[in-house]
Amino acid sequence: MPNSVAVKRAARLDLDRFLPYRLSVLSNRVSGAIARQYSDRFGLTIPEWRVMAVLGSTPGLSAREVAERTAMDKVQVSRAVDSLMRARRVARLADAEDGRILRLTLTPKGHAIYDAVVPVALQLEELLLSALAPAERRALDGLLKKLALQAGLLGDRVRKNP
Amino acid sequence: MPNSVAVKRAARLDLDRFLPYRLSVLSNRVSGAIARQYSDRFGLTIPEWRVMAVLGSTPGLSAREVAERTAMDKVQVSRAVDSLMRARRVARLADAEDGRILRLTLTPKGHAIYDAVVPVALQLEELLLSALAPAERRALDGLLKKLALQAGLLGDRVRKNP
DNA sequence: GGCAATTAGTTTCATTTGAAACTATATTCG
DNA sequence: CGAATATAGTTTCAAATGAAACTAATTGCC
Repeated sequence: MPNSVAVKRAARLDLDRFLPYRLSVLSNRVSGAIARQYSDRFGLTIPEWRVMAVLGSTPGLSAREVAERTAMDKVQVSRAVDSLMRARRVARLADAEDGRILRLTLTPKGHAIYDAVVPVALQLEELLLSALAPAERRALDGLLKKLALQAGLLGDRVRKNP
Repeated sequence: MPNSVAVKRAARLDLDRFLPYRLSVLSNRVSGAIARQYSDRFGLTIPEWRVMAVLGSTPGLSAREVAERTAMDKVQVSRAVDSLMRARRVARLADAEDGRILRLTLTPKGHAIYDAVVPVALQLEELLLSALAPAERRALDGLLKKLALQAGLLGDRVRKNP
């Protein structure tokens, strides 16, 4: 093979088949549709709703714990809590043991909203999932679990190789 | 049933099992890891990369067509093109037939970057997919197709019921 | 031809976002 | 004890974002 500096054509990249891109478009579409519902019907942003959602099932979390469970950052949580408190949907109380910690709960008003939003959320999810048969739903669940786990590693890997 | 105003407890909502939420967290993690790579290694933002990605496989698109294919909005495309042009990675030329349209292409410099980024992108995707067996990958592909389709309807449905 | 309505793309402006700095409390360790 | 360090949460400031207004060219229609 004389004079061979092989021309390395990049492997073809088709955005429509590129998993990160597909996930992003799908997630944005779904979140967009949901955000519109929450905003139109309940005056809630997605971060606000996420905070309410975790407090609904686990009252008494601190802001940091909320951030942990929702994969939001602490600034986002702080701001969401701020606006929820101004709307009297969330209340907080200093922790008895650690003065830095503020424990968050839904107020009765917040709980009423929570109880109204949950069915809407579940209905939207069901509308999305209605495209899948039960076996497919189970398969999706398993696949997403594996991908979420792997994505965690991926994040670490990237963070550790600067 | 005397005095019965049934207390309707909302169906329980567990964020960790709520599909829209899972998609959002997964997509954000993946996009975050990728964005870091693109930014660190090539000085590209995700919108910039998306524009380059479609132009790499389909040169001569207009900004509107790029927006269509990437699910970005036209403002985002306009800004990404602007910065790519300032970096001499993308060039544009007025369409001969329609004076409003500017046809976009990668410059040689842009193409060189494209050829360097593609393997990195594919490698990241492969790292993510390495958690799945071939049959699982095919299953995922089919499930995402159905969900993407359904999410489209969902968006429409929501838009049409104000 | 020429005026109204569309379409491509950019700019403006107000809002959202995130990184880093900051405040206040808690813990560690010499 | 008390200085150094760590953690919870807030504030600040600069950059990213998106809706709406805007410019410029085109098409439809009388």
